[in-house]
Amino acid sequence: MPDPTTATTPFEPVSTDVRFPDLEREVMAFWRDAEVFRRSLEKPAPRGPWVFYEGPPTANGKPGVHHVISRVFKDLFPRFKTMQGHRVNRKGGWDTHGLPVEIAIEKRLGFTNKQQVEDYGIARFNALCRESVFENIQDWNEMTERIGFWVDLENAYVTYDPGYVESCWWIMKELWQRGLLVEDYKTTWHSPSSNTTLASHEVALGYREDVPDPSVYPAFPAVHGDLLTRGVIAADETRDVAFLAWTTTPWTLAANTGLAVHPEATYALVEGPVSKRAAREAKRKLYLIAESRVAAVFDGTDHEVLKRIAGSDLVGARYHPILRGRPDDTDPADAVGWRVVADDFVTLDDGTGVVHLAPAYGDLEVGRRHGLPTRWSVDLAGKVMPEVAPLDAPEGAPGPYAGHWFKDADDAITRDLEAAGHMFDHGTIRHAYPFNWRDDQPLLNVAKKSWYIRTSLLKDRLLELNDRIGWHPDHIRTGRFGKWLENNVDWALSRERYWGTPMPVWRAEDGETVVVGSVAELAELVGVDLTGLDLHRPAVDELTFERGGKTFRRVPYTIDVWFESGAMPYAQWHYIGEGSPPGAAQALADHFPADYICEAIDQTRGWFYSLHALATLLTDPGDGDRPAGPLHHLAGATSSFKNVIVLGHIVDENGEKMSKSKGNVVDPWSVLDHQGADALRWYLFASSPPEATKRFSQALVEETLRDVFMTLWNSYAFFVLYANLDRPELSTAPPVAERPLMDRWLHARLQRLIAEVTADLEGFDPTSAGRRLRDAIVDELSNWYVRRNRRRFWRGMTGATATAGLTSDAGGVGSDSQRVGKADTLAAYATLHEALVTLAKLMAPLAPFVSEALYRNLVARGDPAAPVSVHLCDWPEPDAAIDDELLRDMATLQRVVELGRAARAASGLKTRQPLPEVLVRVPSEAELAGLKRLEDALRDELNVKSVRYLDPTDPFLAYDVRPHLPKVGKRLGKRVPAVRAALAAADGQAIARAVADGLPFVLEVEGETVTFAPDELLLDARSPEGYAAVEDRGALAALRTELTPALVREGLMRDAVRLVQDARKQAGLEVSDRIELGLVAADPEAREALEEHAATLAQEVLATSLGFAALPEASFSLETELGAGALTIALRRAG
RNA sequence: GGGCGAUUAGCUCAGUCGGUUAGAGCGCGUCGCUGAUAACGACGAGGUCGGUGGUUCGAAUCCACCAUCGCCCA
Repeated sequence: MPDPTTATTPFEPVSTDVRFPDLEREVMAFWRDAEVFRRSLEKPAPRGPWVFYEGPPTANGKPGVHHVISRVFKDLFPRFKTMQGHRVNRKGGWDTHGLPVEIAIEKRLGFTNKQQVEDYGIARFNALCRESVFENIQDWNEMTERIGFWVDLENAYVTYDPGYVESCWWIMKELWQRGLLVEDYKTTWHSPSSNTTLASHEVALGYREDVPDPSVYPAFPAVHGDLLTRGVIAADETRDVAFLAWTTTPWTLAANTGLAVHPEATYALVEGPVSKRAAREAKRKLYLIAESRVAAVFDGTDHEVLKRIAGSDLVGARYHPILRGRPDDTDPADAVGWRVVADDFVTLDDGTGVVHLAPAYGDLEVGRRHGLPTRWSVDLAGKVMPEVAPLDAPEGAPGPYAGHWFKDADDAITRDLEAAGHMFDHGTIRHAYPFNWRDDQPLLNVAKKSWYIRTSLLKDRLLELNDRIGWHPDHIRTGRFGKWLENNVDWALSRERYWGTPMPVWRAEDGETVVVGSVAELAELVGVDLTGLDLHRPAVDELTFERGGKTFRRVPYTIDVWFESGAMPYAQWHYIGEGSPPGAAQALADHFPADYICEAIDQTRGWFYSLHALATLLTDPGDGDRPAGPLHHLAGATSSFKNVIVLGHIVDENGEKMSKSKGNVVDPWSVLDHQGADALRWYLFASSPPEATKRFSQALVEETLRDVFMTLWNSYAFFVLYANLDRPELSTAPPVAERPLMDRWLHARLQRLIAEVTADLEGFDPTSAGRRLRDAIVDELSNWYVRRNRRRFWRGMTGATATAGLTSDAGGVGSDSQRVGKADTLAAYATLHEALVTLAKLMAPLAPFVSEALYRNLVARGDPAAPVSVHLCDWPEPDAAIDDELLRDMATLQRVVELGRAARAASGLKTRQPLPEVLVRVPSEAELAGLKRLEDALRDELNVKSVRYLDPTDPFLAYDVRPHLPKVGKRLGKRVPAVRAALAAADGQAIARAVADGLPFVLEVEGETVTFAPDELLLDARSPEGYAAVEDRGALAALRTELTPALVREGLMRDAVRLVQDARKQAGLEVSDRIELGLVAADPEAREALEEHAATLAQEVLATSLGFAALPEASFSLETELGAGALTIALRRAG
């Protein structure tokens, strides 16, 4: 931030001792004061709106680091798109309803079932719920701002707002009018102990392994005639025949109305005992059972397979019930029960391959599919119904099990059936079974009335529209989400709860139903002014109305909270069709569908589905029977989102899920206060792909901080330090095309980077963008460009006359550039400045704080015409033409330098010792030419006096030859091993010459002629004997290591420079301080070296005077070693 | 039990169309370099590419089965 006391320097001084959390708070304050977020929403948007939807979190818990991840991913793309010239409104939202809220309040009140809530009073209960949902809003708001998530929280939508609820009502009515909202039975996990249906995740909570349960084998007596006509038994068969089934729930046997077989399985007619326990008795009986299950079921008995029958041949055969149950009065008249049906769901892994079907208790879908009737055996309180009785019990009287707890009735039922000859075997198994997680009582899988949205009618449309969604990662489309859609079943909507959107369904005693689509409509029906009505229970329950002489009351349900969240594209604007408030219709039109949403993988069947399903229903074009959806006009048939990033979960350092109970939830503040928001964001973006499960580690955030941010910061601080000393007039710098190769290279590199990062982000891949930026900052900007060019920045300080001497010095220390003087310095400053500013812009969406700090100082401070914030800038565009050749040449240089450094290390001669020559071989002419134009840098990096380029005919080198398999592998096929052997044995030099001349090479292999084009062979130069040489895949660098006395003296001089610099540092001098210097060396050769190179030495260490005697009144001195003797360094700051 | 995904160095991750020498960063060791850097460079130790089988001249990569982990469902 600009500081008036330093306003005289071009840039505010930058300390390398930066504290990022502090810096970020300053940036935050700037954003707040200058209203940068608001202004970003007013930034010119030539590319039009780009729509983001906030998936609403709940604010009743404290935010953890797992909330940070989705919020920063949500933040990144709107920033990027804003810079690209889009208008990205970001309306926040809060999810406020639902079971977790209720459960928290129940816990607080010590309740374990719904009756307690009713006794307490729904009004009081819901008031507590309402108060609790924003208990931690302050934490959420602070976290949101601190991590840089720009979102409009002031105008956030809230799911309990009357307007929001009313939109949900409007949607319900639209669905009802189009026949998509129906009431029907549904199989649920019901808790008889608390008389409630449990939500799926509650059921999941209560699963227990190794639960002992009965394992019984009931035998259903077959109708002889039906088997006769199917040829299963002979006409003279007199023995009883029974279908042998298996179940773990004897209490459901009275509800049996069908048996299922697998149509493609083979079944066996087996002769065996009447029961396992009566195996010794003479009486025998015939059974029908899957052939593959015979051995397991009849194990230990005398039995015989008489015949085999296809499962499909049993279909339609009737049998007799073995227990009476209570009939159902809603069964269709044509339902025919107690017959065999065929279904693919039948498994042969356990049981008998004959599945007992009790539609009322878990087999509703199958029963429906095959038109079976319904029988009941146990009520919702878990008590056996009085109608349940053995077949021979007197009609009308309560059965023997009436009123028994269902699990307690199992034994008696089993015993009675065995006595009646309908039970082949019984025992116990251990398996997984769900219990009520609150009271540990077993759950009941039972069909209950429920309201549905008939999504399955639009299954094909759901799939078609899903195909158009840009899923990231892509496999979700056909995998988890696609599979889910393919198995789509109707969406069960009603909940027997309190704190939620009330179902807007009013009903008369005779079943006549009115679905209300707005408050105005309801007011008209009840004839009361409902202004200010709280659209919640119990207020809404109390509203009744009369029509046609009948009284209509609201059904007692609330709506599934997923419906609410899926309604958010419409409800956030309070859109309710024609009666919408002013502006809502336009707001919806401007913000539908979303370009982008982002949530974690668990939302696949949650928010992703509810958003997708509701949009599909509302934009449905309709068909013959069904009118078009009310929102079809907006954008045709569409999902409500075009792109989605699906995040993996974040787990702790040990790979364990974070949970409050384990106490391993990472508090984001510990990271935000130490490493800062940018480092955290960067880590979350770049450390692994978004969909991967992330193992959170503060140590890795720290690594990110050092690796990326410190490196960037130091390059930036370097620039500012010297620019403030030199005051370069950047606007007068030569154009890029006229700058030195190094500058043109960095410029080209940046252009490439712009293109790549843009493509990454447009492809919703922040991970690649982050990694690419990291490499650009660390490898290319800092460790290559700045390191290679820093002398060009020092030059301004050393003065024009000294500069000339420096570059003419043959010692290699200053031979970077042949261009000297002001233009070169200006070019360097301009190039680095451009790089830092471009990087700040490219990083802005990922690391909004530090990029803002850089931009503010490097651009906005000195240019009143520039945007005040990097986030108000336009996204960079790359040059039309990028100098690819230069990029390639520099890459070649870097590769050869790497080899040369390895060779240097192998030589045993330290880098400060100049060497006479490096010998270099690169694989192609093009690379050779490129290397030649960068030879200065090569010599300097390796500290050698000259470069000798080796050509293929040079007898100095031998070659190993390999086939270039990606090019010729397919062609050679099985001959590959023979060709490899032949090439290895061939004359490498000869092949190298042929390749160099562009001639094909012909090889005889196993009597066949194989011809290779020059680019189909790989030549590996072999390291020659007697040289410090290193080669790798075709390139080679070898150092000549003979030293002359002159080279040794030069090396000594460089040692001395290094030692004096060290002394300067120890003396606490500033980089720009001039010194007076005295050097006394004991070793004569060292002394000679210092005197010979005195001018260079003095200039390198900024000495205004250099003497070779003790320096009087030295402020600092130290003794060290140079060459074969002592060196005394004495200095003081020059006046 | 089913579906989806993952498994590569101590840790975090790359690895394109299958191509014969599997890489990077961090950490560790040795050496070097350094007046921008909290750094940097070279070398080294560290790999059964989760396992088994198959296809292929050739498999981290393709196929099958299995194991472990995560998520979703039951």
